[in-house]
Amino acid sequence: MRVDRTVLKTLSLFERMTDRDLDAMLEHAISRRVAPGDAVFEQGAQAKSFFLLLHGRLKVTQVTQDGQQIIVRMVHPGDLFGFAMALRRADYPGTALAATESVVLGWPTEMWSCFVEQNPRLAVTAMQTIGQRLEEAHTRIREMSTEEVEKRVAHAVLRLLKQAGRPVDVGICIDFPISRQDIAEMTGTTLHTVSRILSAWESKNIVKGGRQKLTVTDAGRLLALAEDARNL
Amino acid sequence: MRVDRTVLKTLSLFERMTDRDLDAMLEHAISRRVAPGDAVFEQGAQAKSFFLLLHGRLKVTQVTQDGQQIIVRMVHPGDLFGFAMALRRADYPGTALAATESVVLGWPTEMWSCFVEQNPRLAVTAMQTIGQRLEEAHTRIREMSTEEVEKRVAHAVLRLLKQAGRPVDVGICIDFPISRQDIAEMTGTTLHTVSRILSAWESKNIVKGGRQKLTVTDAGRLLALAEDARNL
DNA sequence: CGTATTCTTGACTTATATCAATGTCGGTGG
DNA sequence: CCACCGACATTGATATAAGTCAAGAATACG
Repeated sequence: MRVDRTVLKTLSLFERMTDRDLDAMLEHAISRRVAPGDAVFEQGAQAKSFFLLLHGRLKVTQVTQDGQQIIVRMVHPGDLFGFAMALRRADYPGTALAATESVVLGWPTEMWSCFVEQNPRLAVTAMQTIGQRLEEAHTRIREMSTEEVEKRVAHAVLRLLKQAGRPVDVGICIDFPISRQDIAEMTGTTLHTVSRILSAWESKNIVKGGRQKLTVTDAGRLLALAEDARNL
Repeated sequence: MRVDRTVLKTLSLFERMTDRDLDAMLEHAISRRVAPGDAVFEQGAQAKSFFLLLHGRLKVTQVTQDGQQIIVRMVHPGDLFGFAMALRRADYPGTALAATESVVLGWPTEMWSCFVEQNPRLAVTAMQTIGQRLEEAHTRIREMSTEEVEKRVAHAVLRLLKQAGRPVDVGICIDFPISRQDIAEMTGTTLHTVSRILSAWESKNIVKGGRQKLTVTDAGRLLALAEDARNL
């Protein structure tokens, strides 16, 4: 397709694949641009494809029966997402929304098992990916079980910083639009509480807030907040 | 080894393997009995083996720096566990403790990738297993984010019932010793709160408590508690 | 039997949600 | 270009679920 295989080559997921195999994969891929706020797929929809994020940021959300929303995870460039079929299920468990202008590569669901079975290396890598994701989920469960909100928010922001931090003059900024509500949905709290926490941090010169924007000016202090039992 | 391949044959994880492959696997397996309270492996220890639970029940726990413990999951007969290597890590992320007298089958870590690469079918199945586990983790995150404690406990008990329910005269009983503390660590709360909730349920004739024991007498009501917004 | 867990229950505290009001930003269209 | 609108954010007051502290009772075990 229009996507060059050299792009994929740089992703750890594909680094061990041969050019021939990569080309074979690209043969069946469809690339698609997604505008901010648009969904790549919706929760409950039939899983017709699985995807790779080439550019941009997505948030994967789930809504409960009573309408509450949580953010399951953020998808960053190079991440595979929407492989519901690996879970032996026919529909997507969540909705993938573009946070910024994004470009995704999609393959028909049927191709998954065929790729995996033909290329055991890929299987191993893919499993490690899911394994990592599982570990992240456990970390989050552990945090939600044992830590109070401020620490959880600190951890979440640090994670965002690592995955999407862009250095700016005053510090490191999160490289996509993110609201207080988003952070609340990532940490299992309310936008009010997040707002209060960020305000407090701002007055301590740890972060600098903004509309759908967050810049960390003192990552060290933030780390201390996240690690230490009681804040300073 | 002393373990018959017909036993493994009944497990979904191996149902598609040929007798020859199964025998090859058993060739390298070591079976081990684990007394209640003993660990199969400890958090942080070098991951020398991965395991299969043949008989009994295990709880996988993690402790935080400040000593708080959570139960990551329960391991039931037929479950694969302790495959840290799939996460590309050298140590076990948690401790696996026997809740009852258990029998596990262990293989050296090095064999994992070799099995998987020689048997892509197994790879697919294993990945579905991890995928399922990931989904469970997300369910738990969603519950912890949006539901109040009573509902979470209800869900946890229902899950235990499904995985380890044994019919008895008065209802269905959880088939291994489980304390209020355990339930608290599974739901991110305290043993006090769990105790109060179970007491309340007992007075409503939904469950019947006991020391390290729990019998559900009215699964329907419990389900209602878990599903409905506000309790009856 | 006595000792050690595990469990229950009450009184009190607190973190965090909820409710409510107001402020601020940034884009759109008149 | 400015004014207005809607989305996002802040902040105070209040409510409450659940944690903490504390004491005792029940059960298992050696």
